[in-house]
Amino acid sequence: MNNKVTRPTMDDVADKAGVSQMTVSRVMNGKGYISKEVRDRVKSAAEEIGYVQNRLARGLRSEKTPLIAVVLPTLGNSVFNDVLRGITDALTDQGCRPVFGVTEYSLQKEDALVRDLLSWRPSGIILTGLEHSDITRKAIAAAGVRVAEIMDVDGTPISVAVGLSQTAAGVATAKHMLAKGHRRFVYVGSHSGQDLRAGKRLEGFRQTLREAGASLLSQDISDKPSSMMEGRRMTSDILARSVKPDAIYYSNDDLATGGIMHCLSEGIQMPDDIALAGFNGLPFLDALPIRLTTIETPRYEMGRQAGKFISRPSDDDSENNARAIDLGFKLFEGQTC
Amino acid sequence: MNNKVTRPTMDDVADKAGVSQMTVSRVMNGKGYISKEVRDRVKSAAEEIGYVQNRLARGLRSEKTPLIAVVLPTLGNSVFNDVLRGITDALTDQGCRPVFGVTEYSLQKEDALVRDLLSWRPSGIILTGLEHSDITRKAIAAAGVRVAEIMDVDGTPISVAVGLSQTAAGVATAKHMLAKGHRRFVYVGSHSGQDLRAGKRLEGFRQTLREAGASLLSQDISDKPSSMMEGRRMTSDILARSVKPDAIYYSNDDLATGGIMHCLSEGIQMPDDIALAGFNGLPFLDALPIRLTTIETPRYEMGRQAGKFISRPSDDDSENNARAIDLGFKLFEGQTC
DNA sequence: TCGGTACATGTTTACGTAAACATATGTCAA
DNA sequence: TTGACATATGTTTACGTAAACATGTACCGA
Repeated sequence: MNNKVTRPTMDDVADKAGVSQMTVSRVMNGKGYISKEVRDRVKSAAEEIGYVQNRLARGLRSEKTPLIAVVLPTLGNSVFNDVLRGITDALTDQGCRPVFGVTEYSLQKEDALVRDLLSWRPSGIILTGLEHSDITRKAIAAAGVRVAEIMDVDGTPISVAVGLSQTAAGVATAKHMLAKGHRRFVYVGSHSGQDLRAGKRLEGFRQTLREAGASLLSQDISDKPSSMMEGRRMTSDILARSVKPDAIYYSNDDLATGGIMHCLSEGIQMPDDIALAGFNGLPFLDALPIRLTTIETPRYEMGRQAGKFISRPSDDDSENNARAIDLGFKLFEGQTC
Repeated sequence: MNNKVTRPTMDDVADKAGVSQMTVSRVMNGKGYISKEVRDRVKSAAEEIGYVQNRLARGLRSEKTPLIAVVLPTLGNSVFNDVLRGITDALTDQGCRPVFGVTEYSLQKEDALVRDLLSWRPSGIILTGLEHSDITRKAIAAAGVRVAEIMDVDGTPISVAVGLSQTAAGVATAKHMLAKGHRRFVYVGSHSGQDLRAGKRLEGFRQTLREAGASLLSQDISDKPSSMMEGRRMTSDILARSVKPDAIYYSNDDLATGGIMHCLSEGIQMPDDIALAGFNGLPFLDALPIRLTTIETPRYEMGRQAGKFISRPSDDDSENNARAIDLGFKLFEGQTC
């Protein structure tokens, strides 16, 4: 078995076409003047010997790659599937390719991941959230890459942030629940509270309760990833306590759906016995027997706009001033609150 | 604004540490002999000047990268979110990074995508399905990269396939529905029928109906991506026809859930008025008011095993013989059939 | 004492490409 | 007729790294 794979280079194509390597380069990249005759000859020579460009060499020489680094906290939530889809769609339009990694909501892992991704010399990087360590900030500054931050706008963007106000989402949820007459709340979260966006929502939520004189009985935060099962289990625990809330605020729809499942199976009435609210507005909520009150977020659009910004042609620096693009959210009033 | 970003190289680190560039390379890669004293000096020098390796140069020189190309048909279905998560988890363990692209179920786009991904000189490539054009096959063979194919095992793998028998899944669904007494079927698909795995399920399904003398009244295939909304709309159309089926086989759970929604809202009894079956066994089905009969697939595990195979150490060629790993599936009998 | 070997570091070179610069020829306005 | 400029191609070089080869010291057994 022949193990050494020698792939054809521009030199091979050049030999075949009877031109110089540089001419092949020009044909491949459509740069500079090339006669039609030579162009055709080179192209068919390349085709014939199965030439595939070497992006490593290209990137090294030109000090430029069509790569965009993408840092996501997890793939375990369809939220980031939508975001990644938006990013991918936008990048594809610009001929860029995403290279991604997940941090599992750890700022420390983010440091290592960012450094690793930057070693590919991407032309841009998309980060999740606005909170990053100094290490990450310095590494990005030193790399001189474009930056976009997604999901959140509460804070100071490095360059451009595309997201929504997580705090405002928490406030809006609290106001809605308070308006419905609920006074005794429990918060349910996951990921050991490492999800900083969820933390901001909780903060806005708490602040609003405090101002209204309502009480947050407890904050139940699982050390597991969020899932319907976990939400169901936690809800069951909470409702088994002697001191019961009249409303539960979940950090996302998966957990909240678990809550709905528990209530349905136990014959607990929503919102009379217990009110529930989630966050995200995932499509599958449409199919549940009872509509969850939640916050609809522009997940795909956040990804798409961040991808569009980060991969725009390099001469277009019309928008390089730091700023936040707030895509907003919409409170959906369901039947659970 | 200083636009030229000159990033430190191994030479810079070498100068700072008073050693040669090659010594820096040895320290960074932990190869060869290095005294503890020099190692520490180099590491702190690198730290101090913020050195980040250049993987383009490294890959070019060593003719080897830790990249794995991943070709998926879409990100618009949470199925591939699970698959990608499995792949990512496995690759992360091996220090590899996925570079992915989507084909939108087009073999032609696959050709272009594979060529583009191969230009990054990945050490392996994960493809979806077993059907590929000769162009793609040749390109992969010429590149000499490892290959894994996922989702399907009905056919001849290039090297290793990790999946399930799509045909058998179609057969199993048909048998179950026939056993429940249904005789007049309609099939509902999406993506203009470009999803070849869905096509194989349909083929197994059809064949089984034929053998049983049952009839497939029609195959309704949307030209849109699959979604609950589309499934609902199509179901509504089908049930408005004069010739009605007594059972509908959907190409996936999203479409089937749309069917459930339509029936629930119209007061159509499942499975008495109409029986429904889906495919995938997505988690949100657990929360629906009526349990969908479907096929549970090992999505994460397919990704993980393919990732594990493709990124295993290069000297481990213990399993380089072409073969298929059938992870199987499980028919879940819900309340819709 | 000699030679082999583990240890430790340096020098030269090549990976495949594109930027920078060089060299023509042809065309067209002054 | 000149020279400015568009067109068309070639030559040299550098991008940052690691493989290959070279050099030198220390130690250990024969």
